[in-house]
Amino acid sequence: MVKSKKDQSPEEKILTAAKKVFLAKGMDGARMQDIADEAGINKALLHYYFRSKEKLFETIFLEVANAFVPKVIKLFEEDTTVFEKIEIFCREYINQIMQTPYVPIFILNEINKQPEAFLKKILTGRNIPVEKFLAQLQKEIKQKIIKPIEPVQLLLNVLSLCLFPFVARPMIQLITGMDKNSFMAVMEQRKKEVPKLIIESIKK
Amino acid sequence: MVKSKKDQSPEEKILTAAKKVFLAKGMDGARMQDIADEAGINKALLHYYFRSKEKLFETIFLEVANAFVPKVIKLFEEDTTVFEKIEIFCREYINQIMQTPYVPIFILNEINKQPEAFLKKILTGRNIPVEKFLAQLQKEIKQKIIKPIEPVQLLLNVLSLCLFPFVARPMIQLITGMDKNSFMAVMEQRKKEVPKLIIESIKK
DNA sequence: GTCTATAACTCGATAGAC
DNA sequence: GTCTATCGAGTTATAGAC
Repeated sequence: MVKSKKDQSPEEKILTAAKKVFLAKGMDGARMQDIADEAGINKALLHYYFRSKEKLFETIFLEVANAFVPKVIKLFEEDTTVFEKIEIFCREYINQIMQTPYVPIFILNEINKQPEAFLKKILTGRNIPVEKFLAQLQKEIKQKIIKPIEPVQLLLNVLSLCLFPFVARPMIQLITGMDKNSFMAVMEQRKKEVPKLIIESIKK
Repeated sequence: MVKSKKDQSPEEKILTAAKKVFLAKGMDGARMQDIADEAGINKALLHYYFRSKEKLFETIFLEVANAFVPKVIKLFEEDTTVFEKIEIFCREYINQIMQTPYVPIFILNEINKQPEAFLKKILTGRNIPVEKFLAQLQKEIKQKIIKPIEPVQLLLNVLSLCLFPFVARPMIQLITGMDKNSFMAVMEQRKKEVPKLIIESIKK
């Protein structure tokens, strides 16, 4: 259960509020006043706990990004077949993002504006076992379990099909006339549809 | 051939510069000074030609969005089979975006921040013949040319696979270690891979 | 620690000379 | 039309009382 506002320390209140505002408006669009209002405290207190807007943003960005990236890494780890990996990943990832649908566009957009700044911080210390996954692919191709495929194309397919709908949600909802609930129902379907589509395409 | 900087009128120079800066930094992140510098003219001149930053942004946004959306509409129009539509669309769309890879994230991000403001302007006057496309799908399903599918899922699959790689390009390049040229080579491949994957999945 | 008040600064916009 | 100079609103950040 999430702590009620009263029970939170000022620092927690600020972090919660900052996350909400930054996710909605991005670094450039967010105002310290908005965050203070959202947290129900004074603007000066933001600077007392976090020295500057930039520091506060960095804290939030790293927190959000660190919750967003690891699942991708799981795709490379774990000791299961490629098919199982794909199934598990799609289901869990779509599930996770349904809880926080604004996260992908936020991250991708900020990375886009700061191609260098934060990127390294996110991935530093994370050892993505790409080699291991590539080896597994090669092995299963040799065993004729899966068709010969470009690993990059497979990675792009999985990420695209899981993430893009959330990135484009406002546009999709407008084009199709769906409301939020209909959209989420479609994404619920996709937990099964996406792995099915991908596995079909690589199964021998 | 693109006009050299010298041959452009001040207005053209401003538009070119504004497009570059807005695409890179978004509405909130862009500075009128940046645009003036990029155009090699004075800040005051921006206001002489375009009354305000907002007007200038609107001009650029509509220009960019109007080049971005129509191809989606072609997916619904034209008098070809569903398979042909998918093939043509993927090839042409990926091709177009390779020329302007920053456009998708720019548009999606601005729409995300202004869910109402511009959306209507883009789509007003455009009659998206959804009904016609749905009818065609139904017909080809009945004729047993394609499997029964949810139209929304098909639309999401096509758009996701074509657009997402560009939206996530900085992240993808970092994870995989590709440079811009390698990335574009992968996208060149995708012009064939994506329609193949989608058509395989719906063919009876 | 938390607040009010205000300093310091950024940036869009305008006035006015040429 | 194009420039320099400057204004004024809006924001981040700090000083200082409690």
